[in-house]
Amino acid sequence: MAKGRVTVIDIAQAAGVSKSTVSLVLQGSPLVNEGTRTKVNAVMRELGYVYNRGAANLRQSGAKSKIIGVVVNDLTNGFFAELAVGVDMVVQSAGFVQFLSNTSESLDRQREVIASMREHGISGLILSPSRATEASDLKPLVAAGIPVVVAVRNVPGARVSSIVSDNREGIFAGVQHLASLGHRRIAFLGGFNDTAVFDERLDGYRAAMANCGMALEESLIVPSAPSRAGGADAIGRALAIEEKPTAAVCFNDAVAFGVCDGLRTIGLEPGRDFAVVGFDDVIEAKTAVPALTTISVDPQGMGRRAAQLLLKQINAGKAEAEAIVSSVRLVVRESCGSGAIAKRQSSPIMA
Amino acid sequence: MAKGRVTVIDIAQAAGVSKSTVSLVLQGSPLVNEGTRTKVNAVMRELGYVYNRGAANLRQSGAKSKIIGVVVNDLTNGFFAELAVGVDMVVQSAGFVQFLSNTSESLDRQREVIASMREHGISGLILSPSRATEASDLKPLVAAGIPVVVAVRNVPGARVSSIVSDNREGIFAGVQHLASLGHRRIAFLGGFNDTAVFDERLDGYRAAMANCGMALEESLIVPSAPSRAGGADAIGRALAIEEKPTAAVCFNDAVAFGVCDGLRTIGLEPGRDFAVVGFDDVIEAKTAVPALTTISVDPQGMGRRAAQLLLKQINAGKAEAEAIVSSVRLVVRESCGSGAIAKRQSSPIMA
DNA sequence: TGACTTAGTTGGAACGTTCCAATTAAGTGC
DNA sequence: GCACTTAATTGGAACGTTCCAACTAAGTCA
Repeated sequence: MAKGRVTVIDIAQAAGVSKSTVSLVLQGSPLVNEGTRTKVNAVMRELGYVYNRGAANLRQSGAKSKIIGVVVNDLTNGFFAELAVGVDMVVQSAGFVQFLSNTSESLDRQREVIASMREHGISGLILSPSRATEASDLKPLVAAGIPVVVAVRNVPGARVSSIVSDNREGIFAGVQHLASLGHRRIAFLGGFNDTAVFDERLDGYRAAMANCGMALEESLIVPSAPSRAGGADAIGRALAIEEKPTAAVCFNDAVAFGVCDGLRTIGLEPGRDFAVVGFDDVIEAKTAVPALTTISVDPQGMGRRAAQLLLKQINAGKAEAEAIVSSVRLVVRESCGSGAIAKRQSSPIMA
Repeated sequence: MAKGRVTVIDIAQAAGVSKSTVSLVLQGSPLVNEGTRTKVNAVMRELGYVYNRGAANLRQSGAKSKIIGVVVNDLTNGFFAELAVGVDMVVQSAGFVQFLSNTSESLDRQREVIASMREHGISGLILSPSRATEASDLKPLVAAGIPVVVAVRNVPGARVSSIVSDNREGIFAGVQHLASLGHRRIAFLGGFNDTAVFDERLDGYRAAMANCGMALEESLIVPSAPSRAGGADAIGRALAIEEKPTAAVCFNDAVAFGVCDGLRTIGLEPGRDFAVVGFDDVIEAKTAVPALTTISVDPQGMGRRAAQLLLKQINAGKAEAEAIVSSVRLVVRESCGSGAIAKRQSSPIMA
């Protein structure tokens, strides 16, 4: 048993057929006699045969390796872990395996792992690009005809498919929720104003303010680092203006938490004295005090859809670039006050 | 450019050498002339050559595929995501890539993905086994000489390496901490009593109780499902006995949270009226109210060590089974009361 | 009977590498 | 000038599979 690998030739010999026939059995071809098939299968089990996929897709060159690559920028972030799980689910049931690598936002690492995956012959790639990824980074892949789906963040200029969450609609819903609670002066806090995601969210803010007939003041828009510290800073600046806001939609949950911190340092209690809406629905959003009202994106679902799209392109043999925006829902908790409303745990939104 | 793959033969032709020489260059052999080497490398870059690792390790059969498999039972759990990241770090810098699959505790899935990975020629496997994994599940792997490292949970009877956290020492430290705060009646709550992990933790409890000269009463040990609901149930039963406990070490953090719930429903405030210690240090432990005093294991470090061990075995060509227990530390927060002590954020423990 | 069809099987070439033994070219010692 | 060493290169076989064209055996039709 321990002598070398069991090959298709060993099976052929033991079953008294040719290697070609064994190969046919392997592929489930209808050309082989039922008797031979069962015989061959029995021998395989008996000898502990392991299919050598490497050899196989050496022959059927370029075709199906049954491997896809998944590269994410931060797997320690629950969001991306969920994304990976979603991908894994559909990929597994399609009989594929996935390479999964983490880049920690490093462009070099990203380049390395993608190169490495190519050497191993991936038939497609799902990429949650690290910051500053450029279209040129993906150029060789698409030139080689390998389908690519970028997720979460877009790569401007790259002719690949993408799936991102509906940033505009999410913030829109957040603002509308605040308006329905009676707020008229609503700020937009946090985020670097030179990113595509920021633009989309700000766009949603503007649209919702207009939609509710509220004044749009530039002083109510205060960018900052998309972090807790940035949020604390932003709320400070927002409350320094003449007509102070009474509520805010935040660039993300981290900013929202920072806003809560900032409010408390000046004696205001978030949820009671000031309403706060986040974005992302990170795990802590549920357990924080007050529990954060936020925009929830379904990362696992995004992963599933990304994988489905990729598999579709792999099977089609042609990668028609396609852009999906993943819908998003408002989750009402306690950070906007109003216990009555907080009772309905969440409300879905049409995309 | 789009016509087929660029092969080593194309390079050879373009550079005016033989394919053997190109191969030598690829492997960084010192046998080739410096001039030829740079020439060949230049041509490779020019033609956009991509190394075909599949073909390579078809030839050097059984040797190094530069792929390792990682299979975890629940990637949505932050603990395992961190573990995977740790593995990825060392695996990446060793020039390997990892297959990563999630089993969601399903034995069937686990079998499938492991089989699939074998077909793709992994040179080693890191497995955080799903419940009820048996030694026989790993038998074929070790028979084929593929190194296996099981992590987090042990697989009894399997002749493979393992890395698990120091369950005994962790609980021991928890009990000792409670004793140092003056508690004399300390319960051990939660966990299914038919698992190896339970036994190890209970063992730590017994040893610590004995060590502190405290009575060991069986009624203070109450198993339950290792979940929040289980914890609530367990504390109820623990407080129904004659001489009630004043503190508890819990099987894990989920149980500990359940214990807090249970305490509150009968009007007791955890951290003030009853001391609670968890195990795992999940993310919520820090943000919960009261913040949970718990035993922290370093999953990323575990992942790194698991990967190092596996690579060592792969390089050695022989898989000497080795058992590592990963040390663990007590993190003191607020769920045992005593603000004075809570000030020192954590205290390391000798393993 | 001979020409066909059909179901099942088969040998050999090919995929892109690596390894081995063989070869060439040039230098070295005497 | 000969036997040697050394440095660099090379052709061909091999790895385990798939694909193709060819083949066999048996049945069908007129």
